[in-house]
Amino acid sequence: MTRGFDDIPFFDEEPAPRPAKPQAQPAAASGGLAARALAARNAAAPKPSYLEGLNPEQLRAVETLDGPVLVLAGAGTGKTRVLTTRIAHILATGRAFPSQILAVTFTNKAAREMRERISHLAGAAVEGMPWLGTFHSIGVKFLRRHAELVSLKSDFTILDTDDVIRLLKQLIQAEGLDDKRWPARQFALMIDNWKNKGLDPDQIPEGDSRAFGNGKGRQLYTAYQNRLKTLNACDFGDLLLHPIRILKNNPDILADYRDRFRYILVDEYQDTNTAQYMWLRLLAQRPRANNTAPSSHRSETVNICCVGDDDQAIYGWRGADVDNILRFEKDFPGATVIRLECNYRSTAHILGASGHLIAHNEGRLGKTLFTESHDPDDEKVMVHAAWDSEEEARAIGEEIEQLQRRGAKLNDIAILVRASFQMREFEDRFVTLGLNYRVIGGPRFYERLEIRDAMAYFRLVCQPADDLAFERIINTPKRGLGDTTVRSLHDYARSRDIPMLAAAADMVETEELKPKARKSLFDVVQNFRRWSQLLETTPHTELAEQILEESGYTDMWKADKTAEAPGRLENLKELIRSMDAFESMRGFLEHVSLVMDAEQNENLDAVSIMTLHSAKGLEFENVILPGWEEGLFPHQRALDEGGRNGLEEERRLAYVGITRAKRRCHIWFVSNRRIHGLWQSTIPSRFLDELPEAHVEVAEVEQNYGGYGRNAYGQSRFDRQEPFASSYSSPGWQRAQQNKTDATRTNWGNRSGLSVERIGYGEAGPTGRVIQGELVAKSKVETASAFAVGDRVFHIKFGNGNVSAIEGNKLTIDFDRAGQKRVLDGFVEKV
DNA sequence: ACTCGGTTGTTTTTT
DNA sequence: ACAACCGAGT
Repeated sequence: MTRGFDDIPFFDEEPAPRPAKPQAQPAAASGGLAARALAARNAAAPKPSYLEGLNPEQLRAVETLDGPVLVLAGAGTGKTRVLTTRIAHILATGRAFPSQILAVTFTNKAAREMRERISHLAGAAVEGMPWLGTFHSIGVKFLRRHAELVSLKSDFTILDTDDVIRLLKQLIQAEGLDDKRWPARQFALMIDNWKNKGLDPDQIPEGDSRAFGNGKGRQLYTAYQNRLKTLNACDFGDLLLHPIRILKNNPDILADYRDRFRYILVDEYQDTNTAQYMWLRLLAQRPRANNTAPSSHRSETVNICCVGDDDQAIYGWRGADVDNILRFEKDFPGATVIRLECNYRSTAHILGASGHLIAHNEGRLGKTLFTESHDPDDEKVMVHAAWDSEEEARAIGEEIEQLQRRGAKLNDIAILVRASFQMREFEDRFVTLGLNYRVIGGPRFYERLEIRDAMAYFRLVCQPADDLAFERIINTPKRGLGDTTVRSLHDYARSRDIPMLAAAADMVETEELKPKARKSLFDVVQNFRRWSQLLETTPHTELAEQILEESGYTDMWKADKTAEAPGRLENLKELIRSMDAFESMRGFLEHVSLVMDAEQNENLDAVSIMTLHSAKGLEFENVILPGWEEGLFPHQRALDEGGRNGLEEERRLAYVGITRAKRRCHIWFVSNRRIHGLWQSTIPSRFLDELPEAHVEVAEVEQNYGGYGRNAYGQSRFDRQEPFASSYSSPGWQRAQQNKTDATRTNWGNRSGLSVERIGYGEAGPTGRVIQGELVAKSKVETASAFAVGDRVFHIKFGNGNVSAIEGNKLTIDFDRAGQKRVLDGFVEKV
């Protein structure tokens, strides 16, 4: 029964003779100009049509097939085009079979797009590109093939984060640790970080080990790995680490794959983490020409081509190591480095603004993008100020409606935010305006409760040893199989080293359980037995439906009278529908564990709202970037935890944001934002200050926004409509600028009447100094509040009100106009 | 087994 | 401010 997965074509199932001499290859179409001789092409032969329209650098990146190549592709310079054309070129010139090209991307979306574009260029040949995919999907394919070398069976289960956390929680409890003090969630992150670095339990730093679970970090990690093995399961990290282990420990297999992959291509190389890097190195590295080296691959060139942009490295926080791209030439001596600097996306102003901003980063390879289009009508990058986030949303809503009136499509407009909580305000506003919008990257279809439950049923049917699935659904719907029953099943299973479903099958034969539980469990066991048999005979969509019906799962939701129940049933139907596209239930499960996305309705004309992170790789005519305030962007936590690198990554994020725009880019910042429920006064992002005046314009402040704002506007630094450079000249701003190299984070409340400017920067770290005494956060020091209950106070946003409660420096105030709010005492004054 | 109330943590996200 | 999660109590 572990036979499955025939649907996955392994490379060695193809005839795939290895092309000994490029010229001898079957792709006869391009025979004459094949290979080696660029000169030949220059001499006479016409360019193949797929090479038309490439600029000289792009052409070089496509045609430099021998040896290591690093393509530094700035934003909008045709990176994907180069990558896909290069593959088409390799295929068309017959240098390799599709199965001999390894092409890795980070996301399924990128892989899908690449596959489409190649087939467009090169015809159906790509159907046989089995090694084009994400790091993880390629890892799975490899691992299914060689599972036994790491003590797995080839039908292993892939656990998602949720499963992992539940598993870890069990292990933490089993160690006798308090799972509140040592949250499984946190440990899952630690494991993830270790795996990103390619570390086995015995390789993790001692300090890391000590940092969790009373020094049991390593022990728990080991226990976790063992548990995965008995569950015949992998987490996402293992999909890379196991292949690395296999390649390291089995020179014959390594040699085989090194031989196999004539050409390696890597997309978004700046995002690779250490484990991915190790994996690539194993496959790409050749022993130095060396007589003792055995087989044929002795001194071959490594045809690896990595494409990336160090300025767009924004995933350091999840283990990506920019150094990988910065180090490329050292790793692969003799590498050809090609810069793509001609931008086909954005106006000169957008490039000028983003280029100047990113130039503030150190430690970059350095590119200067240029464009050939210089339309005098091009708008500069605009900077807008708003009083608070509410007004920001309102004004942006108006801006969008105006664009729409001028004929823009909503699909061409995107709002890119730093943090997802910012999205809500826009959604609220757009709902009242009746403006279509779509949120990209919200909660995913496959992460929904009902979908995961249903998937657990399917998993257990396909893989009876999947204990995590078992525990998830054994009492869902409620069957009277509570904690006690599960615990005894668990003990029974563990003591005999058998799966829990098998334990259940045993135990219903005994007298151990209470009659009620026993009967209930008996039914469950019977059901699963039956479903497993039907797996071979019944069409999988039908079976899936049957499972959800017979288990009582759909009934459970039908009986549920809460508002979301109908939606959940709808989702379940959708789940079954989507199974149709797959050959088998197993194939479907594999798809879901790796490709956790459901597509959106592309036909609807709607504004896109998403985070800056998920905007990478996309482009829009009109880009709106709200929330450019210190503390939010750059994010305080990035500064606290990442120091200078953190700041630079934030700056790259800003760069990514601006460069998404083709024609118009509007940046916003507000003076007041509610963070964790408290209104805080904010100062403009330092990134605004880093924009060049020549390409940026500060929008005139619009008067007469509703509400209380008028008076407050008197203090806005944009009020006077001064030229850009002097716009940031308020005392607070200057002080912030002055302090930012030394001061570290302060809390924002103070009693001086001045707003304290936050500030964290430099290497000082969270425990660093605070230079100016008056900036020290006073919230820790319990001084008596200068306010008393009943005081009449004035707040710059809310107007007048009475203090109704005091907690430290937080005041609860009943405002005459704005109702009850909690604010920091630094922002109100007695009247 | 379910509800209630107190506690906690609120950047970014893939696979 | 707020939601999500956990443990205790009915």
